[in-house]
Amino acid sequence: MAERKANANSTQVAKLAGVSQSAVSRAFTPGASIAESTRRKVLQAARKLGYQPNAIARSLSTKRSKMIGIVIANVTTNPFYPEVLDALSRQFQQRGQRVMLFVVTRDQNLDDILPQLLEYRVDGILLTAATLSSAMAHECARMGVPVTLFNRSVPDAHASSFCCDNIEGGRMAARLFMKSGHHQFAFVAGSHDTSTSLERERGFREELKQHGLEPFIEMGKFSYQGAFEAARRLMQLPKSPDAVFCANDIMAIGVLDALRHAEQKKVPEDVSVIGFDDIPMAAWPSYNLTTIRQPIERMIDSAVNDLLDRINQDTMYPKQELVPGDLVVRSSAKLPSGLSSGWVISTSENRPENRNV
Amino acid sequence: MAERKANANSTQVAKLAGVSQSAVSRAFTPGASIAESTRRKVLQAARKLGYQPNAIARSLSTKRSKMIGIVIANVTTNPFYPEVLDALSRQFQQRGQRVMLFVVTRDQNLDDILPQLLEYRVDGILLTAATLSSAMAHECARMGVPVTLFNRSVPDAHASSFCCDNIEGGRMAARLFMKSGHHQFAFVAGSHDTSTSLERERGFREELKQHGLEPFIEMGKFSYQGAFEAARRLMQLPKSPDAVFCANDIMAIGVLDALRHAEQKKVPEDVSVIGFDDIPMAAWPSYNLTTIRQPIERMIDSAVNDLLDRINQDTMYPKQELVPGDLVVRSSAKLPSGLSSGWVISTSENRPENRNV
DNA sequence: CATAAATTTGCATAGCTATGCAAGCAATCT
DNA sequence: AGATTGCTTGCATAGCTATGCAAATTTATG
Repeated sequence: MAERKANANSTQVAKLAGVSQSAVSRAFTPGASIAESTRRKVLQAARKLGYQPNAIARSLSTKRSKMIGIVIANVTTNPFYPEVLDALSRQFQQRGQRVMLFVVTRDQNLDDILPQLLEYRVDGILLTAATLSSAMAHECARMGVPVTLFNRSVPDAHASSFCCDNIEGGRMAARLFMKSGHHQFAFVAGSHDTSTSLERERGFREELKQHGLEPFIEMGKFSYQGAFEAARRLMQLPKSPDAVFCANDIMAIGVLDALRHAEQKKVPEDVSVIGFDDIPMAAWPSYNLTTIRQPIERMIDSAVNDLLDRINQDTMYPKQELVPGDLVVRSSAKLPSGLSSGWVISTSENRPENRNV
Repeated sequence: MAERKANANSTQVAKLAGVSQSAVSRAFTPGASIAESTRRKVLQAARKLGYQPNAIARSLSTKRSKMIGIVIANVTTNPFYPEVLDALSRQFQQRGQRVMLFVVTRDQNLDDILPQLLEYRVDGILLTAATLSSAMAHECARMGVPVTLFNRSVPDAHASSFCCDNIEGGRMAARLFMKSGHHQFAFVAGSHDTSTSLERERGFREELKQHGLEPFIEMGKFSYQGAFEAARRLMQLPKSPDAVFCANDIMAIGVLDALRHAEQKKVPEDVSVIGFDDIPMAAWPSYNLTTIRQPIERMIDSAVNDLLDRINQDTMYPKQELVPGDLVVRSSAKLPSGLSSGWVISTSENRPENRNV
């Protein structure tokens, strides 16, 4: 093991500046009680010694690490999550919090990961595309570390959760399909234990059921490849579907590719496809995917605000928030009369899409 | 500000277990001198109190934070980087290091970011798709914090760097184009200040030059959209190119989409396209992109090993490593006789591609 | 059994900063 | 001038763990 160089510390700076160690600390603490002249002396001495406050020691002393633990899955399989990670990271960064990151696989058990975050006394934890065992939720609560789930709803009341309204999203897809005269419906699921997939399926099913219809279900494993294969299986069916709703965009794209390149189907003439998320690729001319957009920015804002608020005032209760998604109409699904590609349908208003591609 | 709950500490555990605080510390330190019987007593007491060692205090005491700072750009614009982040994060995780993450924009100045990492006394820094000012390199060296660059070469000798052999990659692309009888060549650059783009361009140019040829250059800004537009500009040229090499895959895909959907060109009949990286999408049937594969895993392994080695023995000098890329032959570029789609051409051996899509 | 050797234990302190408190100081007011 | 008020400053300590060292205990050896 190599020796770590001894960096200058506040005492040395104090000596050089001819002040006490406290003064040095105060010079680097915004809002602390210190005369401007003293601060200048300190900063000058600090510069001379290459001194930089030690955040580890500060954390120990203040009992706040200014670190947020982020746990994220699906980073390589679904472009939605890099988007989320990027936004989260920037937001926290901007609010003066550092990010300790854990990338996990979908089925990895978080019970091994969370203790590692708690060990570092992170101020809060944000889980994306991952769920929390109730033992762990309890553990975090006991340590006084607030937890927020992003894109997973949770029965447990120990954590906040921020989600798109998946059920309503599923309904919107079903309504669009029905309005434009489809007959056989299918849902390509992500997995059978993930709230996003289950809820989107549920909304889709329920809306169809009101008209006496029922979809086929195939498993797409939340991946391009899985959905590609699911689409091929669907097309084998005696009454193969002409309307396929997928639990997310990356699977919808897998389905599109399978239909066009492996099944010689035309989209949307033979089969209509709707996805969920509105990842950037959905707007590419190769795909032109009709999809339910998750308003990432708004969701992230809410989630970050909630977490930071709960860090600063532990009187607050966890919150469950449902943000409505928008139906983005492109050309992978047949249009009912009166609708045209490039429109965004939200619960409150319809408007032309304002995006450049 | 809310009060943080006082978690149990080693002294309380010690008292309950009837041992000294040192014993508690040793019970949690692998390899420390402690009797098995004492360790059991301690662990039991710890469990009873819900005690977990405080990594912040440990870091302060040992002067090792067990944290690696990772700085990464282009996470949302290029699927290659989520891939890299995923691999890096897992590797460090597995080697007992936590990751402190900073997501930056390509042109963001790192001189504001690195101090934040140094403040937390990270054990090492890994920069991806980002470059290091020499002032900062110096600063890190002074603090004794090793820095490794991934996918950026660097003139400065203060940092290690791990790169694909971009120049040779550019050459391979040029050779393939020439062998299959193309006449007008173009390069779609990422930016004019990034080693990856510059080196790939240079290899491509040099190889062409040996045959008295010279490529058009267009700027694709390292993005799908930028490359889409670059392709349209290329097709306006009086002698529009029939062979387009792009500084990365995401731009190659932008070019493909522009050619097919905006320019009515057939690929590869009218125009051949080659990319760089071999992101998963490159293998999708919609694209079938011929590309230079960066051997991510091998590069990551080397980079991680180098960084951890330099953390543990500060006698070691930084290392610059160049890993050869492989030409993955698919169908976005015309094939010379004797080559068929699905082959991987490397400097040492040629073999059929072993990937399922 | 006595002695040497090896292991285990506790003591005391280092590592670095933040902060409550009391003392010092200067400015303001009467 | 004397009293009051409001800033600044330094002192002393807390926050939690790791570890060198010497003492104590156990184990091995002759």
